[in-house]
Amino acid sequence: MRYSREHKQETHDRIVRKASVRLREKGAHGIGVADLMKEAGLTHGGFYAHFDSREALVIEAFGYAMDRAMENWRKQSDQVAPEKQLTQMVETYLSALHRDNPGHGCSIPALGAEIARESPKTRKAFAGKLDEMIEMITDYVPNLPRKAARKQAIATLATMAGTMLLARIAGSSELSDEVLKAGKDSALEAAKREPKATVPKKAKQN
Amino acid sequence: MRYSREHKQETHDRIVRKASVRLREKGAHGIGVADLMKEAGLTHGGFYAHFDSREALVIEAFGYAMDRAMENWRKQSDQVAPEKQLTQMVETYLSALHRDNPGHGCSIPALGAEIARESPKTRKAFAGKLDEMIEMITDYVPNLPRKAARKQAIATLATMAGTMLLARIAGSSELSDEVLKAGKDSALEAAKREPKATVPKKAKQN
DNA sequence: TGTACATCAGTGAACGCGCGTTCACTGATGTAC
DNA sequence: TGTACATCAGTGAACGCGCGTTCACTGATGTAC
Repeated sequence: MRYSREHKQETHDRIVRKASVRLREKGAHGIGVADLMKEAGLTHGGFYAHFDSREALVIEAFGYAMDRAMENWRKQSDQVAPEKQLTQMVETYLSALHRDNPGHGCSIPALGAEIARESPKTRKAFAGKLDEMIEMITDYVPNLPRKAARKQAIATLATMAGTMLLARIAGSSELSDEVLKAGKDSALEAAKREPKATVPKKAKQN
Repeated sequence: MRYSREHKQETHDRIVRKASVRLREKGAHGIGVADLMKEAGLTHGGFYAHFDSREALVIEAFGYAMDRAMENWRKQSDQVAPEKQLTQMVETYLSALHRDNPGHGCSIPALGAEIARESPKTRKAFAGKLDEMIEMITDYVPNLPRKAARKQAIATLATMAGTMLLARIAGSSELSDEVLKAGKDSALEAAKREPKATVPKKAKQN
Protein backbone atom coordinates (compact mmCIF):
# COMPACT_ATOMS: atom_id res chain seq x y z
CA MET A 1 0.00 0.00 0.00
CA ARG A 2 0.97 3.50 -0.72
CA TYR A 3 0.90 4.69 2.86
CA SER A 4 1.74 3.08 6.16
CA ARG A 5 -0.74 0.73 7.70
CA GLU A 6 -2.60 3.22 9.92
CA HIS A 7 -2.46 6.09 7.48
CA LYS A 8 -5.90 5.57 5.96
CA GLN A 9 -7.57 5.25 9.33
CA GLU A 10 -5.91 8.45 10.47
CA THR A 11 -7.11 10.32 7.40
CA HIS A 12 -10.60 8.89 7.82
CA ASP A 13 -10.68 10.02 11.43
CA ARG A 14 -9.42 13.45 10.54
CA ILE A 15 -12.20 13.92 7.99
CA VAL A 16 -14.79 12.81 10.54
CA ARG A 17 -13.33 15.05 13.22
CA LYS A 18 -13.26 18.17 11.09
CA ALA A 19 -16.68 17.41 9.61
CA SER A 20 -18.22 16.99 13.05
CA VAL A 21 -17.24 20.56 13.87
CA ARG A 22 -18.31 22.16 10.60
CA LEU A 23 -21.59 20.29 10.42
CA ARG A 24 -22.55 21.46 13.91
CA GLU A 25 -21.61 25.00 12.92
CA LYS A 26 -23.27 25.08 9.51
CA GLY A 27 -25.97 22.44 9.72
CA ALA A 28 -26.32 18.98 8.24
CA HIS A 29 -26.78 20.48 4.77
CA GLY A 30 -24.77 23.61 5.30
CA ILE A 31 -21.43 22.49 3.91
CA GLY A 32 -20.42 20.42 0.90
CA VAL A 33 -18.17 17.44 0.35
CA ALA A 34 -15.47 19.51 -1.35
CA ASP A 35 -15.22 21.98 1.53
CA LEU A 36 -15.27 19.22 4.12
CA MET A 37 -12.35 17.50 2.37
CA LYS A 38 -10.50 20.78 2.13
CA GLU A 39 -10.89 21.12 5.91
CA ALA A 40 -9.05 17.83 6.22
CA GLY A 41 -6.35 19.02 3.81
CA LEU A 42 -7.51 16.87 0.89
CA THR A 43 -9.28 17.22 -2.44
CA HIS A 44 -12.85 16.15 -2.96
CA GLY A 45 -12.09 13.22 -5.27
CA GLY A 46 -10.72 11.08 -2.49
CA PHE A 47 -13.89 11.26 -0.48
CA TYR A 48 -15.37 8.02 -1.75
CA ALA A 49 -12.32 6.01 -0.76
CA HIS A 50 -13.48 6.70 2.80
CA PHE A 51 -17.27 6.93 2.73
CA ASP A 52 -20.06 5.38 0.69
CA SER A 53 -21.87 8.70 0.48
CA ARG A 54 -22.14 12.11 2.05
CA GLU A 55 -24.91 10.81 4.25
CA ALA A 56 -22.59 8.11 5.62
CA LEU A 57 -20.16 10.80 6.71
CA VAL A 58 -22.94 12.79 8.34
CA ILE A 59 -23.93 9.75 10.40
CA GLU A 60 -20.35 9.08 11.46
CA ALA A 61 -19.59 12.71 12.17
CA PHE A 62 -22.57 13.37 14.36
CA GLY A 63 -21.98 10.08 16.20
CA TYR A 64 -18.44 11.21 16.81
CA ALA A 65 -19.73 14.61 17.93
CA MET A 66 -22.09 13.05 20.45
CA ASP A 67 -19.33 10.79 21.79
CA ARG A 68 -16.93 13.69 22.22
CA ALA A 69 -19.57 15.84 23.87
CA MET A 70 -20.46 13.07 26.28
CA GLU A 71 -16.81 12.41 27.03
CA ASN A 72 -16.37 16.09 27.70
CA TRP A 73 -19.27 16.33 30.10
CA ARG A 74 -18.15 13.20 31.85
CA LYS A 75 -14.75 14.78 32.38
CA GLN A 76 -16.38 17.87 33.87
CA SER A 77 -18.87 16.05 36.03
CA ASP A 78 -16.72 13.18 37.26
CA GLN A 79 -14.52 15.48 39.27
CA VAL A 80 -17.28 16.80 41.51
CA ALA A 81 -19.20 15.04 44.28
CA PRO A 82 -21.90 12.64 43.01
CA GLU A 83 -24.81 14.75 44.25
CA LYS A 84 -23.43 17.74 42.38
CA GLN A 85 -22.82 16.05 39.05
CA LEU A 86 -26.16 16.91 37.50
CA THR A 87 -25.97 20.57 38.45
CA GLN A 88 -22.38 20.64 37.20
CA MET A 89 -23.59 19.29 33.88
CA VAL A 90 -26.35 21.90 33.66
CA GLU A 91 -23.85 24.68 34.37
CA THR A 92 -21.49 23.42 31.69
CA TYR A 93 -24.21 22.86 29.11
CA LEU A 94 -26.01 26.14 29.59
CA SER A 95 -22.96 28.39 29.40
CA ALA A 96 -22.39 31.28 26.99
CA LEU A 97 -19.28 29.39 25.88
CA HIS A 98 -21.42 26.48 24.68
CA ARG A 99 -23.93 28.80 23.05
CA ASP A 100 -21.24 30.64 21.12
CA ASN A 101 -19.35 27.51 20.03
CA PRO A 102 -21.87 25.17 18.46
CA GLY A 103 -19.06 23.47 16.53
CA HIS A 104 -17.74 21.92 19.69
CA GLY A 105 -21.01 21.51 21.52
CA CYS A 106 -24.05 19.28 21.71
CA SER A 107 -25.46 18.02 18.41
CA ILE A 108 -29.05 18.04 19.58
CA PRO A 109 -29.84 21.75 19.39
CA ALA A 110 -27.48 22.14 16.41
CA LEU A 111 -28.53 19.23 14.20
CA GLY A 112 -31.51 17.57 15.88
CA ALA A 113 -34.30 18.97 13.75
CA GLU A 114 -32.51 18.34 10.48
CA ILE A 115 -31.50 14.80 11.35
CA ALA A 116 -34.98 13.96 12.56
CA ARG A 117 -36.07 14.62 8.96
CA GLU A 118 -33.37 12.50 7.31
CA SER A 119 -33.66 8.88 6.21
CA PRO A 120 -34.86 6.41 8.87
CA LYS A 121 -31.34 5.02 9.01
CA THR A 122 -29.84 8.39 9.93
CA ARG A 123 -32.61 9.27 12.33
CA LYS A 124 -32.33 5.93 14.12
CA ALA A 125 -28.59 6.32 14.50
CA PHE A 126 -29.27 9.67 16.13
CA ALA A 127 -32.00 8.20 18.32
CA GLY A 128 -29.53 5.58 19.58
CA LYS A 129 -27.04 8.24 20.60
CA LEU A 130 -29.84 10.20 22.22
CA ASP A 131 -30.65 7.21 24.37
CA GLU A 132 -26.98 6.83 25.32
CA MET A 133 -26.94 10.43 26.36
CA ILE A 134 -30.07 10.02 28.45
CA GLU A 135 -28.44 7.05 30.16
CA MET A 136 -25.35 9.07 30.89
CA ILE A 137 -27.32 11.88 32.47
CA THR A 138 -29.40 9.35 34.40
CA ASP A 139 -26.17 8.27 36.13
CA TYR A 140 -25.76 11.81 37.37
CA VAL A 141 -29.22 12.18 38.88
CA PRO A 142 -28.76 11.78 42.63
CA ASN A 143 -30.97 10.11 45.22
CA LEU A 144 -33.54 8.54 42.95
CA PRO A 145 -34.39 5.02 41.85
CA ARG A 146 -33.38 4.33 38.27
CA LYS A 147 -36.73 4.86 36.63
CA ALA A 148 -37.43 8.20 38.27
CA ALA A 149 -33.83 9.24 37.67
CA ARG A 150 -34.19 8.51 33.97
CA LYS A 151 -37.36 10.54 33.80
CA GLN A 152 -35.61 13.45 35.40
CA ALA A 153 -32.64 13.02 33.08
CA ILE A 154 -34.91 13.30 30.04
CA ALA A 155 -36.58 16.41 31.40
CA THR A 156 -33.22 18.00 32.19
CA LEU A 157 -31.86 17.24 28.73
CA ALA A 158 -35.02 18.61 27.10
CA THR A 159 -34.77 21.84 29.08
CA MET A 160 -31.07 22.19 28.30
CA ALA A 161 -31.44 21.50 24.57
CA GLY A 162 -34.49 23.75 24.29
CA THR A 163 -32.80 26.57 26.16
CA MET A 164 -29.73 26.32 23.94
CA LEU A 165 -31.92 26.40 20.86
CA LEU A 166 -33.77 29.52 22.04
CA ALA A 167 -30.55 31.19 23.15
CA ARG A 168 -29.05 30.70 19.68
CA ILE A 169 -32.16 32.02 17.97
CA ALA A 170 -31.78 35.10 20.15
CA GLY A 171 -28.15 35.45 19.00
CA SER A 172 -25.91 36.74 21.74
CA SER A 173 -28.21 39.54 22.74
CA GLU A 174 -29.69 40.54 26.05
CA LEU A 175 -32.61 38.23 25.31
CA SER A 176 -30.18 35.40 24.78
CA ASP A 177 -28.55 35.88 28.17
CA GLU A 178 -31.97 36.13 29.76
CA VAL A 179 -33.01 32.85 28.13
CA LEU A 180 -29.83 31.12 29.22
CA LYS A 181 -30.32 32.24 32.80
CA ALA A 182 -34.01 31.30 32.95
CA GLY A 183 -33.33 27.86 31.51
CA LYS A 184 -30.40 27.24 33.79
CA ASP A 185 -32.25 28.27 36.95
CA SER A 186 -35.23 26.15 35.98
CA ALA A 187 -33.12 23.07 35.28
CA LEU A 188 -31.20 23.52 38.51
CA GLU A 189 -34.37 23.95 40.53
CA ALA A 190 -35.90 20.88 38.94
CA ALA A 191 -32.73 19.00 39.78
CA LYS A 192 -33.12 20.02 43.40
CA ARG A 193 -36.68 18.82 43.62
CA GLU A 194 -37.23 15.14 44.33
CA PRO A 195 -40.11 13.96 42.16
CA LYS A 196 -42.24 11.50 44.12
CA ALA A 197 -39.70 9.20 45.79
CA THR A 198 -37.10 8.34 48.47
CA VAL A 199 -35.02 10.95 50.29
CA PRO A 200 -35.93 12.06 53.80
CA LYS A 201 -36.55 15.75 54.60
CA LYS A 202 -39.62 17.78 53.66
CA ALA A 203 -41.17 15.63 50.99
CA LYS A 204 -44.90 16.17 50.44
CA GLN A 205 -45.69 17.06 46.86
CA ASN A 206 -48.93 17.91 45.05
CA MET B 1 -54.82 44.93 -13.98
CA ARG B 2 -55.32 41.44 -15.10
CA TYR B 3 -57.02 40.17 -11.98
CA SER B 4 -59.38 41.75 -9.52
CA ARG B 5 -57.97 44.08 -6.94
CA GLU B 6 -57.39 41.53 -4.13
CA HIS B 7 -56.31 38.69 -6.37
CA LYS B 8 -52.58 39.24 -6.04
CA GLN B 9 -52.77 39.52 -2.28
CA GLU B 10 -54.78 36.32 -2.14
CA THR B 11 -52.23 34.47 -4.23
CA HIS B 12 -49.39 35.89 -2.17
CA ASP B 13 -51.08 34.73 1.02
CA ARG B 14 -51.74 31.29 -0.41
CA ILE B 15 -48.07 30.85 -1.28
CA VAL B 16 -47.05 31.94 2.22
CA ARG B 17 -49.64 29.69 3.83
CA LYS B 18 -48.64 26.56 1.90
CA ALA B 19 -44.94 27.33 2.29
CA SER B 20 -45.27 27.73 6.04
CA VAL B 21 -46.53 24.14 6.24
CA ARG B 22 -44.00 22.57 3.90
CA LEU B 23 -41.05 24.44 5.36
CA ARG B 24 -41.90 23.24 8.86
CA GLU B 25 -42.24 19.72 7.51
CA LYS B 26 -39.14 19.66 5.35
CA GLY B 27 -36.87 22.26 6.87
CA ALA B 28 -35.87 25.75 5.79
CA HIS B 29 -33.76 24.30 2.96
CA GLY B 30 -35.77 21.14 2.42
CA ILE B 31 -38.01 22.30 -0.41
CA GLY B 32 -37.42 24.38 -3.51
CA VAL B 33 -39.12 27.39 -5.06
CA ALA B 34 -40.65 25.34 -7.87
CA ASP B 35 -42.26 22.84 -5.51
CA LEU B 36 -43.50 25.58 -3.21
CA MET B 37 -45.17 27.31 -6.14
CA LYS B 38 -46.68 24.04 -7.29
CA GLU B 39 -48.18 23.67 -3.80
CA ALA B 40 -49.95 26.95 -4.40
CA GLY B 41 -51.13 25.79 -7.84
CA LEU B 42 -48.71 27.98 -9.78
CA THR B 43 -45.52 27.66 -11.83
CA HIS B 44 -42.14 28.74 -10.51
CA GLY B 45 -41.67 31.68 -12.88
CA GLY B 46 -44.23 33.81 -11.11
CA PHE B 47 -42.47 33.60 -7.80
CA TYR B 48 -40.56 36.85 -8.16
CA ALA B 49 -43.71 38.85 -8.76
CA HIS B 50 -44.45 38.10 -5.10
CA PHE B 51 -41.10 37.88 -3.32
CA ASP B 52 -37.67 39.44 -3.72
CA SER B 53 -35.97 36.13 -3.05
CA ARG B 54 -36.49 32.69 -1.61
CA GLU B 55 -35.17 33.97 1.71
CA ALA B 56 -37.86 36.67 1.80
CA LEU B 57 -40.51 33.98 1.53
CA VAL B 58 -38.87 31.95 4.29
CA ILE B 59 -39.03 34.98 6.59
CA GLU B 60 -42.67 35.65 5.79
CA ALA B 61 -43.66 32.01 6.00
CA PHE B 62 -42.15 31.32 9.37
CA GLY B 63 -43.57 34.60 10.70
CA TYR B 64 -46.96 33.48 9.49
CA ALA B 65 -46.36 30.07 11.07
CA MET B 66 -45.53 31.59 14.42
CA ASP B 67 -48.60 33.85 14.26
CA ARG B 68 -50.90 30.96 13.45
CA ALA B 69 -49.39 28.78 16.15
CA MET B 70 -49.81 31.53 18.73
CA GLU B 71 -53.36 32.18 17.58
CA ASN B 72 -54.07 28.49 17.90
CA TRP B 73 -52.72 28.21 21.43
CA ARG B 74 -54.56 31.33 22.44
CA LYS B 75 -57.77 29.75 21.21
CA GLN B 76 -57.06 26.65 23.28
CA SER B 77 -55.97 28.45 26.40
CA ASP B 78 -58.46 31.30 26.45
CA GLN B 79 -61.35 28.98 27.10
CA VAL B 80 -60.04 27.65 30.39
CA ALA B 81 -59.73 29.38 33.77
CA PRO B 82 -56.76 31.81 34.00
CA GLU B 83 -54.83 29.67 36.47
CA LYS B 84 -55.09 26.69 34.14
CA GLN B 85 -54.01 28.42 30.96
CA LEU B 86 -50.34 27.56 31.25
CA THR B 87 -50.96 23.90 31.93
CA GLN B 88 -53.46 23.85 29.08
CA MET B 89 -50.79 25.23 26.80
CA VAL B 90 -48.27 22.61 27.93
CA GLU B 91 -50.78 19.83 27.30
CA THR B 92 -51.53 21.12 23.82
CA TYR B 93 -47.91 21.70 22.91
CA LEU B 94 -46.57 18.40 24.17
CA SER B 95 -49.11 16.17 22.48
CA ALA B 96 -48.42 13.31 20.09
CA LEU B 97 -50.59 15.21 17.62
CA HIS B 98 -48.17 18.13 17.65
CA ARG B 99 -45.16 15.81 17.42
CA ASP B 100 -46.56 14.00 14.40
CA ASN B 101 -47.68 17.14 12.57
CA PRO B 102 -44.72 19.49 12.45
CA GLY B 103 -46.23 21.21 9.42
CA HIS B 104 -48.95 22.74 11.54
CA GLY B 105 -46.97 23.12 14.74
CA CYS B 106 -44.44 25.33 16.42
CA SER B 107 -41.59 26.63 14.24
CA ILE B 108 -39.03 26.59 17.02
CA PRO B 109 -38.23 22.89 17.20
CA ALA B 110 -38.83 22.53 13.45
CA LEU B 111 -36.85 25.46 12.06
CA GLY B 112 -35.07 27.09 14.99
CA ALA B 113 -31.60 25.70 14.49
CA GLU B 114 -31.55 26.37 10.76
CA ILE B 115 -32.88 29.89 11.05
CA ALA B 116 -30.42 30.73 13.83
CA ARG B 117 -27.71 30.09 11.21
CA GLU B 118 -29.27 32.23 8.48
CA SER B 119 -28.48 35.86 7.73
CA PRO B 120 -28.72 38.30 10.65
CA LYS B 121 -31.88 39.69 9.06
CA THR B 122 -33.63 36.33 9.08
CA ARG B 123 -32.38 35.42 12.53
CA LYS B 124 -33.52 38.73 13.98
CA ALA B 125 -36.96 38.35 12.47
CA PHE B 126 -37.17 34.99 14.19
CA ALA B 127 -35.86 36.42 17.46
CA GLY B 128 -38.63 39.04 17.36
CA LYS B 129 -41.30 36.39 17.01
CA LEU B 130 -39.65 34.40 19.77
CA ASP B 131 -40.00 37.37 22.08
CA GLU B 132 -43.66 37.76 21.10
CA MET B 133 -44.21 34.15 21.97
CA ILE B 134 -42.50 34.53 25.32
CA GLU B 135 -44.77 37.50 26.05
CA MET B 136 -47.82 35.47 25.13
CA ILE B 137 -46.86 32.65 27.46
CA THR B 138 -46.01 35.15 30.19
CA ASP B 139 -49.67 36.22 30.13
CA TYR B 140 -50.62 32.67 30.97
CA VAL B 141 -48.34 32.28 33.98
CA PRO B 142 -50.58 32.63 37.02
CA ASN B 143 -49.92 34.28 40.37
CA LEU B 144 -46.58 35.88 39.66
CA PRO B 145 -45.30 39.40 39.14
CA ARG B 146 -44.43 40.14 35.55
CA LYS B 147 -40.70 39.60 35.77
CA ALA B 148 -40.90 36.23 37.49
CA ALA B 149 -43.73 35.20 35.19
CA ARG B 150 -41.62 35.98 32.16
CA LYS B 151 -38.77 33.93 33.55
CA GLN B 152 -41.07 31.01 34.06
CA ALA B 153 -42.52 31.47 30.58
CA ILE B 154 -39.06 31.22 29.04
CA ALA B 155 -38.26 28.09 31.02
CA THR B 156 -41.56 26.51 30.04
CA LEU B 157 -41.06 27.30 26.38
CA ALA B 158 -37.52 25.93 26.50
CA THR B 159 -38.68 22.69 28.07
CA MET B 160 -41.52 22.36 25.58
CA ALA B 161 -39.39 23.08 22.51
CA GLY B 162 -36.58 20.82 23.74
CA THR B 163 -38.97 18.00 24.51
CA MET B 164 -40.56 18.27 21.09
CA LEU B 165 -37.13 18.21 19.46
CA LEU B 166 -36.08 15.09 21.36
CA ALA B 167 -39.43 13.41 20.73
CA ARG B 168 -39.05 13.93 16.99
CA ILE B 169 -35.50 12.62 16.99
CA ALA B 170 -36.88 9.53 18.67
CA GLY B 171 -39.48 9.19 15.89
CA SER B 172 -42.77 7.86 17.16
CA SER B 173 -41.24 5.06 19.16
CA GLU B 174 -41.58 4.02 22.76
CA LEU B 175 -38.68 6.33 23.57
CA SER B 176 -40.54 9.19 21.94
CA ASP B 177 -43.62 8.68 24.09
CA GLU B 178 -41.41 8.41 27.14
CA VAL B 179 -39.74 11.70 26.26
CA LEU B 180 -43.06 13.42 25.67
CA LYS B 181 -44.37 12.27 29.03
CA ALA B 182 -41.21 13.19 30.97
CA GLY B 183 -41.11 16.65 29.41
CA LYS B 184 -44.78 17.25 29.98
CA ASP B 185 -44.71 16.18 33.64
CA SER B 186 -41.66 18.31 34.26
CA ALA B 187 -43.16 21.40 32.65
CA LEU B 188 -46.41 20.91 34.53
CA GLU B 189 -44.65 20.46 37.82
CA ALA B 190 -42.53 23.53 37.24
CA ALA B 191 -45.72 25.43 36.39
CA LYS B 192 -47.18 24.37 39.73
CA ARG B 193 -44.18 25.58 41.69
CA GLU B 194 -44.07 29.24 42.59
CA PRO B 195 -40.50 30.45 42.16
CA LYS B 196 -39.58 32.92 44.91
CA ALA B 197 -42.61 35.20 45.13
CA THR B 198 -46.20 35.98 46.19
CA VAL B 199 -48.80 33.27 46.75
CA PRO B 200 -49.65 32.10 50.23
CA LYS B 201 -49.39 28.40 51.22
CA LYS B 202 -46.22 26.44 51.88
CA ALA B 203 -43.59 28.64 50.34
CA LYS B 204 -40.10 28.26 51.87
CA GLN B 205 -37.42 27.67 49.34
CA ASN B 206 -33.73 28.09 50.13
C1' DT C 1 -72.57 51.30 -23.39
C1' DG C 2 -69.01 49.73 -26.47
C1' DT C 3 -64.29 49.54 -28.15
C1' DA C 4 -59.12 50.09 -28.11
C1' DC C 5 -55.41 50.02 -25.30
C1' DA C 6 -52.42 49.32 -21.18
C1' DT C 7 -51.34 46.54 -17.39
C1' DC C 8 -49.19 42.90 -15.00
C1' DA C 9 -49.90 38.09 -12.63
C1' DG C 10 -48.62 34.14 -14.31
C1' DT C 11 -46.09 30.89 -17.88
C1' DG C 12 -42.31 28.08 -19.26
C1' DA C 13 -37.78 28.01 -21.40
C1' DA C 14 -33.30 29.15 -20.26
C1' DC C 15 -29.30 30.81 -17.38
C1' DG C 16 -25.39 29.95 -14.39
C1' DC C 17 -23.86 27.71 -10.57
C1' DG C 18 -22.73 24.47 -7.04
C1' DC C 19 -23.51 20.17 -5.60
C1' DG C 20 -22.72 14.86 -4.99
C1' DT C 21 -20.64 11.52 -7.46
C1' DT C 22 -17.62 9.11 -11.02
C1' DC C 23 -13.47 8.07 -13.23
C1' DA C 24 -8.91 7.74 -15.44
C1' DC C 25 -4.79 8.64 -13.68
C1' DT C 26 -0.57 9.26 -10.40
C1' DG C 27 3.12 8.03 -7.65
C1' DA C 28 4.88 6.65 -3.05
C1' DT C 29 5.13 2.69 -0.70
C1' DG C 30 4.58 -2.44 0.54
C1' DT C 31 5.51 -6.94 -1.16
C1' DA C 32 7.45 -10.84 -3.98
C1' DC C 33 11.37 -12.72 -5.73
C1' DT D 1 20.02 -6.73 0.16
C1' DG D 2 18.37 -5.13 -4.18
C1' DT D 3 15.02 -4.80 -7.94
C1' DA D 4 10.50 -5.26 -10.41
C1' DC D 5 5.90 -5.14 -9.77
C1' DA D 6 1.29 -4.44 -7.54
C1' DT D 7 -1.46 -1.67 -4.71
C1' DC D 8 -4.50 1.95 -3.64
C1' DA D 9 -5.01 6.77 -1.14
C1' DG D 10 -5.32 10.74 -3.18
C1' DT D 11 -5.78 14.04 -7.50
C1' DG D 12 -8.42 16.85 -10.52
C1' DA D 13 -11.34 16.98 -14.59
C1' DA D 14 -15.80 15.84 -15.80
C1' DC D 15 -20.74 14.21 -15.26
C1' DG D 16 -25.58 15.01 -14.55
C1' DC D 17 -28.78 17.20 -11.93
C1' DG D 18 -31.50 20.40 -9.34
C1' DC D 19 -31.58 24.70 -7.66
C1' DG D 20 -32.54 29.99 -7.45
C1' DT D 21 -33.16 33.36 -10.58
C1' DT D 22 -34.08 35.82 -15.13
C1' DC D 23 -36.64 36.90 -19.08
C1' DA D 24 -39.53 37.28 -23.22
C1' DC D 25 -43.99 36.37 -23.71
C1' DT D 26 -49.27 35.68 -22.92
C1' DG D 27 -53.84 36.87 -22.26
C1' DA D 28 -57.60 38.17 -19.05
C1' DT D 29 -58.99 42.08 -17.09
C1' DG D 30 -59.18 47.19 -15.69
C1' DT D 31 -59.25 51.71 -17.61
C1' DA D 32 -59.65 55.60 -20.95
C1' DC D 33 -62.26 57.44 -24.37
